[in-house]
Amino acid sequence: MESKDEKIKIVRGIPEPTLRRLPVYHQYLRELEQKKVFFISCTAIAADLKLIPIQVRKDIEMTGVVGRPKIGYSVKQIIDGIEEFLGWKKSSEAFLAGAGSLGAAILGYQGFKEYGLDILAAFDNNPAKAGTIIHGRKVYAMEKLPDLIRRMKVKIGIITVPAVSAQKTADIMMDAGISAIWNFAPVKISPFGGVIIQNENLAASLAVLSKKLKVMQAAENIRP
Amino acid sequence: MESKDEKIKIVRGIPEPTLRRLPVYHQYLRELEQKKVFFISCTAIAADLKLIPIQVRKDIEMTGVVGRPKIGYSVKQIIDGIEEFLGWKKSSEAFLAGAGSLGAAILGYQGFKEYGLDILAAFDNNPAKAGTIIHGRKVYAMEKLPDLIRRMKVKIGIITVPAVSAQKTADIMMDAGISAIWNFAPVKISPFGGVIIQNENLAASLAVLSKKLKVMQAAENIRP
DNA sequence: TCCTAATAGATATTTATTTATCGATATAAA
DNA sequence: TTTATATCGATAAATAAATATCTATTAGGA
Ligand SMILES: NC(=O)c1ccc[n+]([C@@H]2O[C@H](COP(=O)([O-])OP(=O)(O)OC[C@H]3O[C@@H](n4cnc5c(N)ncnc54)[C@H](O)[C@@H]3O)[C@@H](O)[C@H]2O)c1
Ligand SMILES: NC(=O)c1ccc[n+]([C@@H]2O[C@H](COP(=O)([O-])OP(=O)(O)OC[C@H]3O[C@@H](n4cnc5c(N)ncnc54)[C@H](O)[C@@H]3O)[C@@H](O)[C@H]2O)c1
Repeated sequence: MESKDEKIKIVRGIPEPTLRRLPVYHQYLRELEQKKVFFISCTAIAADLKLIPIQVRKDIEMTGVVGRPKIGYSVKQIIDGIEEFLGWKKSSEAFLAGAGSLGAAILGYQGFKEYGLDILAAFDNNPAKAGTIIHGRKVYAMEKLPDLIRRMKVKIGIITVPAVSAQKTADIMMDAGISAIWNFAPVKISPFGGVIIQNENLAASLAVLSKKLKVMQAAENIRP
Repeated sequence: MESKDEKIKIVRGIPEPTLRRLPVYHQYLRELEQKKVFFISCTAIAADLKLIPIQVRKDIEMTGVVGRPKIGYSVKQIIDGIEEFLGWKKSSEAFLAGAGSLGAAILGYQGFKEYGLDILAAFDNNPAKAGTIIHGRKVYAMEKLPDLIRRMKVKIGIITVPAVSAQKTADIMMDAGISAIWNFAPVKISPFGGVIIQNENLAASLAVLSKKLKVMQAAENIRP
């Protein structure tokens, strides 16, 4: 138990803002790599991504990648370092529940594969959807979900069902032994058995945007 | 100019984490309201949303809503307060560029209307899509975007085009006088002319989930 | 070969955010 | 009416994150 707590403490020790910036570096560095850029300084990264060099350096430090004075970092090493650090090297298999419009968009998005997320299949309680194929992935009836999670030892569940069904769907997944849930429904899922819940809340971003816009417009009204 | 800077300073003074939590309270309180609950204490909100009372109280304080000792807050007042505070009272009109699978999901999502976001139409550079209707909204050719932004004085642009076209699309919107851009492509948009950019990065959330999962699995390997 | 400048890495400081403490207030029960 | 207590609101402390400063290293030119 100590080891687990210790490990969890280590995650706590990584600033979540850093974790959220790592994919931004990753995307940017992959573009650089394609342009045959092999070394880069944190100063240059910061300039391109509109961050500050110190922050970039600290973020990279977290992944364990080291650079060389006057040279910078190896682009490939940072990319590998981020993938290793986040666990993107060995891909995790996932099931998606709720093959509606958002579910279909997620199924169709190729980008997640690069992040080690391999969505195997979708599940829906609408009989009309069961048996169909969306972006190359089969849609099964919800009844098959628990058994398939157990048999295939799938660790990640993605929830794109309506808000009212989200907790129920999560319960089914957690009962069947899933380890982590990525929830797109606008409700807070109550976890049990140490399951990791990542709530994705588009309204949160919209709130930030709305407020900034409101303040900007208020300022314009004062001085047009 | 001073007034504008001052206003922007005020936004800076509001913790962004608070802004991101407000929609969570909003959603929760609307559910309460439907259950005919008219008063609620921050202790009760915190218990239900797995937060701590002090944080809830400070967040509510930001909106200017006041409560009464021993009674709590008026549910309706907080809901109104949040909507007023975030500028959700008077809805903002938006255009969406990139009527692909993610664009379609966003067009189909009813929830945004409650947050004062009214997506009027979509735009796509694929001639096959122009003229179609997605979730009740018309899809126009991209060429029509600048003129329509100007004529209808639309203030918000939503970008769901592929990453390579995101900056170009943003430039078109900004040239036409848009005030804020909500960008779903995994690239950082460079703004000009004081345009507000809100980058939505699903990979960021996935990174947090991945790391937690990796650490958990590492812990399990030590003590199964 | 030595000097210069760019750069990473370590340490320190500042700022932002969260959490705790305490006093005031109003309700409801005694 | 009085008293106990749940609650808000203000202030203070602690924690987390961002930023600044200093030091050491090394490529590349003088
Ligand atoms: N579309 C968006 O842009 C968007 C944005 C933010 C949040 N969301 C959230 O994502 C979720 C899905 O949104 P959507 O627009 O795709 O809705 P949708 O109605 O298009 O899709 C929901 C799907 O879930 C299925 N479903 C319903 N109940 C189910 C159950 N109990 N078990 C399994 N499947 C079930 C339905 O058959 C349907 O196919 C909602 O919770 C919504 O609030 C969507
Ligand atoms: N689908 C997801 O779950 C998801 C998740 C994260 C990020 N994204 C990002 O969202 C964006 C869209 O993803 P998608 O899955 O909907 O892709 P998609 O290919 O289904 O849709 C893209 C749409 O944009 C249109 N388009 C292309 N170039 C354009 C241009 N220059 N101007 C106007 N329209 C143009 C295409 O015709 C198409 O309809 C991408 O940048 C993707 O990386 C998607």
